[in-house]
Amino acid sequence: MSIEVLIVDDDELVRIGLRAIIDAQPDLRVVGEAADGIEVPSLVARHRPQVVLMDVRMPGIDGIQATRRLLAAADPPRVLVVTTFANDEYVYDALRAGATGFLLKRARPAEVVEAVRVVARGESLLFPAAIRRLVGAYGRQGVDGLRAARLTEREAEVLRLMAAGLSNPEIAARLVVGVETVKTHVGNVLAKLGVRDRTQAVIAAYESGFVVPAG
Amino acid sequence: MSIEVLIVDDDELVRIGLRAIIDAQPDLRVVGEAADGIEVPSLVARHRPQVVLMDVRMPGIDGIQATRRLLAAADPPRVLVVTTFANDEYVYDALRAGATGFLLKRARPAEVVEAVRVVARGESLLFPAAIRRLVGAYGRQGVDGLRAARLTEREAEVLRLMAAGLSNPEIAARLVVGVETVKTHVGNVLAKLGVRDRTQAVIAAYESGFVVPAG
DNA sequence: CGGATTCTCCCCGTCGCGGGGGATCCGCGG
DNA sequence: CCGCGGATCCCCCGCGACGGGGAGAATCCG
Repeated sequence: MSIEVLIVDDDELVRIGLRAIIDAQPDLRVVGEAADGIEVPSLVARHRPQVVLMDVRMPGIDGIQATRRLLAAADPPRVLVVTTFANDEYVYDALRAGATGFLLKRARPAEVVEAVRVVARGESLLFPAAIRRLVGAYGRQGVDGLRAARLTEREAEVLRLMAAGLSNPEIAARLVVGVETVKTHVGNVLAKLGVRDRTQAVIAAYESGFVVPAG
Repeated sequence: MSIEVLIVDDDELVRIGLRAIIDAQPDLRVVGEAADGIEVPSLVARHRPQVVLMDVRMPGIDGIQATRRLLAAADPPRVLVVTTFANDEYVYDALRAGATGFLLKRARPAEVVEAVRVVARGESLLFPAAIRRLVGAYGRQGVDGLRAARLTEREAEVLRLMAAGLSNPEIAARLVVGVETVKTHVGNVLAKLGVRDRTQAVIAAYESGFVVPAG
C-alpha cells in the first residue's frame, strides 16, 4: 500500500511540481490538492492521506491555522510544512501548531520524497537548516543583539544541560529551581525545536551545531 | 561541607599524587587510602566518602570486585574507576559493576578534581576516550576482524537508530522484531556504555564519533 | 558433545518524562 | 494602564523507558 499525500499550496506551479515529483515514486501517491486552507479539512476527511504537504503562507486560512485544525481532529495525518525560506517567521508557529517537519521549496526531488517517507513512518523530521535558524545566533557565542534565536536564554541553558545528559531533577538542582520549572522549559524547547522528546532535542543540538562533540 | 574521597590503589606513588591533587582543593578532602580491595568495605563504612577513586588492577580483590561489593550495600558511594590505559580490558567490567565514570592516570589535575566533583553531584561521567574504545572499530565502517567493540552488531544498529531519534516501538518496527527485543538491546547498550538512559547513549554516540553530525 | 555467544521474546514493577491544564510575578513597551 | 513575554511553580494523567528477572533457539567452537 502506497503512502497517500495531500498537497496544499496556493501556487499552482508549486502544486504541479510537487505532484510530479511525488507521483513519480511507486510508493507515493497524491490523492488531492488544495489552494487554500479552507478546503483542507474536507479533503483530509475524504481521502485520509497519511501526509499533508502544507504551505505556510496562503491567503485566507494559512498553513498554521490549517495545521492546528487538522491536528485537533482524531487520527490526524502528519503535516509537513512547505516553506520558501528556512528563516520564515512562521516556522516557529508551524512547529507549535504540531507540524512534524519542514521542507524547503528549493529542496531537491530526492529530498522531498525522502521527507515524505520519513514522516509517513511517524518519525519526526529533524531539519538542521530550520533548527539552526531557531537556535541560531547562540551556537557560537554570538549573543549579538539579534535575538533571532527563538530560544530564550533560559531555554538555551536548559538545552545545554539536556545535551550534557542531565535529567530534569539534575537540571533543577543545577539551576536551583523547581523540577516543575525545568519541565516547563524542557517542554518549550521541545515545542520550539519541533521534536518529540529530550533525546531528539539533544540530536537537534548536535546536528545544528548548538553543541559540538568534544572529540 | 566538602566532598570526601577515598583513594584505592596498590601503587603508593599514585595514591600520594592523587591525594596531593585532591587535598589542594578547598572543597575536596581525602578521608582515607587503601592499597587493596579487601580493605575498602570497612574504610567506606567508617568514613562514608561520597566518592571512591578505585584502581582496576590490584592484587587480591581487584577494583571490579571491590566496586561490585560496594554498590551492593545500602547508600553506596560513587565509584570513579582509575585506569592507566583507556583501552583497558577491564573497563567494560567496571561499567557493568556500576562504576560511575573513568579517570585516566595521566589525566591532568584539573581533570581529576572536576571528575570528582561531577560524580559527587551524582551525574554520570561520560568518558569519550573510554567509550570510543568500547564502540571503537565500528564507527567508520570498520567491521575488521577485531571485534574489539563490545557492542554486538545488533546493538550497534540499535544505537544508530536511537541516535536517529527513534523510540523503542519505532526501532522495533524498523528492525521487524518485538518491542521486548529492542528493550533488551537498548538495555545492553546502556549497560555497556555505562550510561543511564537513551539520551546519554546518544550523547556518547556523538562524542565518540560513532555518529557524526551531518552539519 | 558441552559451552559460549547472540538474538529473540516475555513478565513484572517503578519512575521519569511529556502533555494538559492553570497560576503568580516581573519588566518592557505601547 | 494594560498587554505580552519570560520565568517560576503547581496539579493530574498516561505512557514509555528502564531494571531485573527468566527462557528458548540458533550458531560457532573447542
